Amino acid sequence: MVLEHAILVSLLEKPGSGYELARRFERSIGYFWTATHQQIYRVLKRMEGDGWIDAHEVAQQARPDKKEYSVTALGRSALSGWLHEPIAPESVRHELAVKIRGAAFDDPAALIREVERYRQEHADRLARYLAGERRDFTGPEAPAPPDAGQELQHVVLRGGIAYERMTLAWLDDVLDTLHRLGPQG
Amino acid sequence: MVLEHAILVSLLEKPGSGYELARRFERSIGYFWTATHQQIYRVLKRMEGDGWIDAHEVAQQARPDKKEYSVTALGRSALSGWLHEPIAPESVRHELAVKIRGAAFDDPAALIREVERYRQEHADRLARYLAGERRDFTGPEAPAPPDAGQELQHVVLRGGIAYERMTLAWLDDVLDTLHRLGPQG
DNA sequence: TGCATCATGTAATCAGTTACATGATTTT
DNA sequence: AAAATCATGTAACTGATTACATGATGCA
Repeated sequence: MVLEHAILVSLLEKPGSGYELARRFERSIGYFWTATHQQIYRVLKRMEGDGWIDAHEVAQQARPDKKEYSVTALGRSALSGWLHEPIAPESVRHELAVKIRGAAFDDPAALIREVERYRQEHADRLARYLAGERRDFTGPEAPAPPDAGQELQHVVLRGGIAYERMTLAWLDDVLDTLHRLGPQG
Repeated sequence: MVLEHAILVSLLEKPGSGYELARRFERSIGYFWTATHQQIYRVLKRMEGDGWIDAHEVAQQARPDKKEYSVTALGRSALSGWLHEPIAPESVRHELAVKIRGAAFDDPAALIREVERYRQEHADRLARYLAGERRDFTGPEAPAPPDAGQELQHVVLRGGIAYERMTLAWLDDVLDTLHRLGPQG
């Protein structure tokens, strides 16, 4: 399971509670793997049972206590083993593409507004990625020279940026195509 | 569920059996939605029960009989309703990115060979997409002028091509980064 | 007083994968 | 004779989502 290993990576970068992990999955880690808090808590239980991580209670001032997890030697070697396994071929899942082909049996022009909304979501995501890149890697606050971990985080983020730029360009192509097929096309 | 609607689109493009659908999901439709035959047969049963499709037995010479499915009026309107729903935000799932960030806690150079193998898979996929594009849209055999359905199929395929090109460029960036972090980096 | 944030969970359901199973025909 | 292709399924399991649930503190 990939999620377990994504959690190991996140906890190695910095130990934290289930709640904190859930928030990291809304940003940072969430740029390339998503998970909800329900799923995270369940998997943390299993990982603790397997001895990959251990928890210790942390009392906090003016906040509920939390369980802070950190990776054990066993967890570290489980991650290492997984890293050496071949990468599973990705299964393609692109809902919008299904809708575009479906539009041939409906009104293509009706999709335009929805594609525009969808495009805006990706434009926002790109803006967030670029802001993160400036903050952590290319801005004046960024550490120079970066260490290996930072180089790797940066190349992953560059992948996200490249993906969003490609998506925006393609959505423009889609909108152009839908317009050409429109009422007077 | 997206799969049901992907099946409706495929059956509207051309009626067929579960087996034939499974093969279309290895190419064409499979460029943007994957499914195995087990899943397809299960969903076809449900769709038939819901009255979205109906089957009729087709006797074949020198082959087992098959059940050919086609979309009913009810199925068509179910597809139409789904097309007008907002597009669900995609959940990002990128296993390689998890491994790249994990490599900070292992040997980054050990990933190089695996990334190269993975890159080759994407190069092959791009070659297949481009061959399909020449065959169906840009080659001398392609219909001119294309109808709306073909325009929509083409823009989806262009999306696949753009995705693969972006991925190859990013993987080159990844390999470059891993090399720079290597033994004498 | 009510809403947002912090913090952790259970239960039910749905979607997708993997393993197993059968049997005909056609090609090597 | 064996392997590949055509054709259709069942069963078990895993992974992920959705709905529901609780309770504290801090701020407007």
